[in-house]
Amino acid sequence: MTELSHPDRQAKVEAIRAAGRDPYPPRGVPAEAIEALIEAGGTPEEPGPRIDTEVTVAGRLLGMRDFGKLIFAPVLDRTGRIQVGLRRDALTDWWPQRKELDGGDLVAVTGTLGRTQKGQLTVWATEVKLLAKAVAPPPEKWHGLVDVEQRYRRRYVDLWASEGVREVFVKRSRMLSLSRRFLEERGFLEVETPTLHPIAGGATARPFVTHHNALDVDLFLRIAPELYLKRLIVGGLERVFEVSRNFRNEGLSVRHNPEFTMLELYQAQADYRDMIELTEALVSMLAVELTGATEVPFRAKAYDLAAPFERGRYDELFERASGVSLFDEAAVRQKARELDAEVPAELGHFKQVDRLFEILVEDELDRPTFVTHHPAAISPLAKVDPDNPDFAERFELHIGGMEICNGFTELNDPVEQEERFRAQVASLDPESPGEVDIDYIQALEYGMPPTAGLGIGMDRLCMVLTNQDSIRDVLLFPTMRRRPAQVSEEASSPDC
RNA sequence: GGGCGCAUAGCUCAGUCGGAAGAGCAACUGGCUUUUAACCAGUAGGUCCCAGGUUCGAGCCCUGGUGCGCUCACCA
Repeated sequence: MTELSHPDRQAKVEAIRAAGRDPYPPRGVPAEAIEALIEAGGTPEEPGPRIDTEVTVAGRLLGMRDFGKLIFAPVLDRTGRIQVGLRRDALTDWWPQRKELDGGDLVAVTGTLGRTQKGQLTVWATEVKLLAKAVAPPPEKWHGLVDVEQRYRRRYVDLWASEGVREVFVKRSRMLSLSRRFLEERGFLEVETPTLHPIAGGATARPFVTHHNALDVDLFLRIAPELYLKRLIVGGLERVFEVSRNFRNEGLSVRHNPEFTMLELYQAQADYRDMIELTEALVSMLAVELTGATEVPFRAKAYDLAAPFERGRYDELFERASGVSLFDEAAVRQKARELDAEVPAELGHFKQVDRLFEILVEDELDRPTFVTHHPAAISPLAKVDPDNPDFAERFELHIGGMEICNGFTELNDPVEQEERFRAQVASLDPESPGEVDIDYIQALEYGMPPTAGLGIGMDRLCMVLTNQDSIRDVLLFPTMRRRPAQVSEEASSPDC
């Protein structure tokens, strides 16, 4: 037992046991979805087919309004909420047990679907069963859980005590299943690739390091599935995708969590332009399916997610915003000094350009926009633009100042890929991989067809589609520091 | 990691100038058969985040720490 357990409620548990009943019975009760009953109840003017029939609902008792010989109480299940009416006349045998119930308890109620004098749809109970006693009291009924720390740490309370929370996560789940269906309809195969990587590749990020005892090797939690998925393209699967949990050992913010979900996909015989079109089709479909329209509210603004989205070349956006050419190293350096945004010189000129690009362009890209043709120097896995080899056949989708997607025509020349990997490893960037992924180069040596790939940050896309300001509000259990109390509690009193 | 802010009853929050720890909801007792955050009367409930310091006296002032939020840096 913990400090949350309330003595009055514990006493009720004991009283129920003393009376020979089980406060935690092993079996539930078959019940109907509340949402369906509300639908089948009709309106006060036009009663539906289930009015005056016997129904059973099961769920959490959210409170009780006790009138002495009559009690009204809302019951919540996964689909909705309905009122139950407990009358002494109809529950003669059970009536003395009513004091054993508290708000927060899990119950099953059988009765007749009807209405109150004011027309409220109500299950008039003929049978009440306690399914599980809540010894911890629920949060205040009107405000719910508003302390954000408590909401994230106790999501199991937040989901039923705070308005709209469950809806966000239902939408997130639908977003994933709609995306899967969308890709499967286009011939993509869902695959699973390793989470434990011997080399942290496919992105530029600090990895989490772990150790495998039997093999006695250090392994990295994946920062991206990219290099494995492209091996599968070499393997002839041609169209693959993975819903990939990625791990990056970096800071937390309103848009960053150390573990996050990317939908990454690769398609043979496609290039970056096909990926742009696929992105537009997927995102606008999700907007319609989840919100009912292509125009979605986000951060007190309206975002139009109808295809096509705006497009802008990286170099043009950069030069328009900064007033300098991105090839002019002296001018770029000068601009960086002005903005107090200098990066170490050893990381290279285009890292500095990209740093300025983030400040001057990305943060201002509010409306859905594809940025295209990033510098090849910062796109080591992308094919260069044949018309202009300084730039890559690459794009990113930005919405509301956030990068949502990243995609490109994949580099499939093994010699060029090896050169780019070697340049990365040689650079002094602490986030570069520590060694060249020779196995990946060898895969390319067997021949990878012309291929394009795309990665979508599903958490951020979910933020936009559910109008949540923080990534933590679209993660069921966002990463949190462990509380000292949790540590000492277990260490000092294991028998509690 | 830096800056700013928050931490008081199970929950949501007041707490004035440094002078006896408060309210609503939840709980408990009693009343009430159609409520909609039901209502009425009563009872109980506190490590004021933690540790120091200043003071006759600290929820309040000072120092350090912990947790969380926002923000900057890093990143998607």
